[in-house]
Amino acid sequence: MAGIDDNVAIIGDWVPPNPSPRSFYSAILGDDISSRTIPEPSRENRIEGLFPGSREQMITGNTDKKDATQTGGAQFTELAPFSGQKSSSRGGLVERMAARAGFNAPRLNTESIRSVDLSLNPEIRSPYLTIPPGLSPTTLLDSPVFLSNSLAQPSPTTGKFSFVTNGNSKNSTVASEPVDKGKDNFIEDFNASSFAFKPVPDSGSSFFIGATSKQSFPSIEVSVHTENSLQSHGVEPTKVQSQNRNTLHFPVDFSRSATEVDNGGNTVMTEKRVFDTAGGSGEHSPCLDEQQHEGDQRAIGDSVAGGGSGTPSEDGYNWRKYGQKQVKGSEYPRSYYKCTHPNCPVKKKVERSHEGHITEIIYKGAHNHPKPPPNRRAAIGSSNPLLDVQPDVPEQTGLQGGMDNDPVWSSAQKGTAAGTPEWRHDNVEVTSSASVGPEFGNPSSSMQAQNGNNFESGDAVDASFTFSNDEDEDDRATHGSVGYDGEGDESESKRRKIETYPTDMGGATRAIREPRVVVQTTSEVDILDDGYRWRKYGQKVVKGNPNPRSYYKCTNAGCTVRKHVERASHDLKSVITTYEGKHNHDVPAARNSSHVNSVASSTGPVQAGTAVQTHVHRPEPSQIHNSMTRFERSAAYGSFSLPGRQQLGPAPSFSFGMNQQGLANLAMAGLGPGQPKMPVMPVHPYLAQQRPMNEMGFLLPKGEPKVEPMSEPSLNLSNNPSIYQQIMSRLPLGPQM
DNA sequence: AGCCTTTGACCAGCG
DNA sequence: TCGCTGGTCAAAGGC
Repeated sequence: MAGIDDNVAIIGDWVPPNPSPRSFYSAILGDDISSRTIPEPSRENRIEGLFPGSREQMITGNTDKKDATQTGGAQFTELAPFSGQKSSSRGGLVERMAARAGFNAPRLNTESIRSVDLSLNPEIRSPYLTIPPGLSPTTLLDSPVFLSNSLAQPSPTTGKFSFVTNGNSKNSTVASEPVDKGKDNFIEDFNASSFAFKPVPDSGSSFFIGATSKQSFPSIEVSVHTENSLQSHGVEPTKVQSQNRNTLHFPVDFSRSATEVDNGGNTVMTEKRVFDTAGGSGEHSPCLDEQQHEGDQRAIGDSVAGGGSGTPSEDGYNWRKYGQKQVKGSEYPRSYYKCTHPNCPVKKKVERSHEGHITEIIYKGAHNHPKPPPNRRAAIGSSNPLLDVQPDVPEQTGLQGGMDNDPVWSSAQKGTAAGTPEWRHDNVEVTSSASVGPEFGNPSSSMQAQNGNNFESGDAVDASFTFSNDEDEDDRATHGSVGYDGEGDESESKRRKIETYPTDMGGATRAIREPRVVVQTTSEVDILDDGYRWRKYGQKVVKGNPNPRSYYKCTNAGCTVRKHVERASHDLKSVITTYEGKHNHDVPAARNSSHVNSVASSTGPVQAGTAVQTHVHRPEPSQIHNSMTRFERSAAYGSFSLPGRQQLGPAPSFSFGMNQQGLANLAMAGLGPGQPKMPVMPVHPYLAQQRPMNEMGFLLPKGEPKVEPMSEPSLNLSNNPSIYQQIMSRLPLGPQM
């Protein structure tokens, strides 16, 4: 779930650092909002509106909310209690925000709100005003009317007019009256008028920020729909209840989000933002409409989904567009993005109108990494560090999901639709996706990872955050920062350091540097067909070599390995392949896997000495998986002959794997009796100081461990079941390379 | 040098 | 088997 901080960041580029409605809302929603763990109701509950309790409870809550609405005017004069819980420890976010931004964000009293909730349910200890990731009231308020420099239109958000109670609006609890005041007086106006949270009986988990204008300003009903289909993370239903009871309403329902967990427990988050410019009062002028249109673009495109026309990274992550399609039923083309983080399986689909307005964003998967530091990701344009926190929708799904998550967003869409009947309105739609993933129980892990201004420790820093497999040292380091309570810049700085070390760190830190192995072979075929699947992402002619260099990434979702291949300038038959990265997956099964080690796959790697196979370079994924991370790929596969390719001649017989499994296979399955050819045993780099191959060598980049294939006479590779132990016993401990 | 976007082609699932 | 569709790939070029 994205907090206010995130959303603040979104609009930071165009909002001056002076008191503004944004700050106002930040103050309103405060720390607690951003930090609250979103309860994880069952699917059923979600469908029922995310209220764990009975409908009666919901109704009751609504009634109370109505009461709150009636008295909301005074209640909103201070929100201190709302964020007081955090403030008590080390100062609330508001204070920090104020300190950083150089202004004091007004605080509003939400005590009444909480009181209401408490009265409803003693178990409720906080309002839990929850904002879905990627979409928060702040974001929602990031409409054109919030532009401090263009606050010409009277609106509840601009402060051009104050709020008045709108008793006619079912959802709206805030109305406005034409009091033309400057935005600086917005808070005053706001305080003077009634503004209260009000539940939306039929909105399920949605919460609204409502404000209804009785004048020309179009009714803006901001619906932040949080479809928290979270089921397995110990979320307290009461929190859900309280969360959803806190409803803000604004006259235009321009936001809605939903999250769905697919059958596999994965999360697909979708968020639809409906800019109901046609609804509400229906009195909006074209001018305003236009303004809002622009606002939509910013609020959604830039902030939530990061779907800027060119850079979908506004959500704090870096994305690579890998496709675009005109989808049937969609007016606009759909773009496909992948998170560029090496280990991150997250993808997103963005539908963007011809004008560049994002109409829909659907996230798939969960980021298994912290949000890249601001200096490494496309900035939104904000120079205010306070604003450099952005909604992070996918992270909501938690880090634990990691690569195991394989959400199917198609199901998500369906699920979302099912769970959020209102997720699509008849009105003009500007939708974006945001989601609350199954990991919502520990949202802090993601939020803190992404945000230095994060969410208090009370947000349940996910101490248990781990990866199922042994990640790279660097990953560990990076991930280690996930749970940190980004109290200060120091931590942020540390995190940035960690994340940038691969390029500029050396010395001791080199031990955790991504391994880089240069391989030269005279056979392009073999080196290219190393068993792994690669995606070419670029090609360049590098200086000193007229032959183009091709860049490849391992297509495995969790694989960090990249390589570039180029022909040696002096010998066109020689292909120099440079691998960079590590060991987190098996060699994928060959598409034409007739030669794949079926024996090993069926019997497992422990069939050492008994499994006889003739092709060992493509072990089945079912075999050892990510179990020996200390083994570098060079050690894992190093080189060995490929019997199936002997016809190519002895020289090129080579397969280069990225994990240790190759070693296991080589030793256990691939070299059984009957193996026609004695393979060259892959060796760990630190052992590789022996006989290089004749026509294939490992070129060692300067200062990097040399990796050379070798034939180890002392190792009986053919059928010694203990070969693995032999090798392992000779491997140095600790980080490799 | 590395990564990105663009865009047509390809692939798999489905009816 | 075919066509449709959504998703992905990958060459080429740009930043």
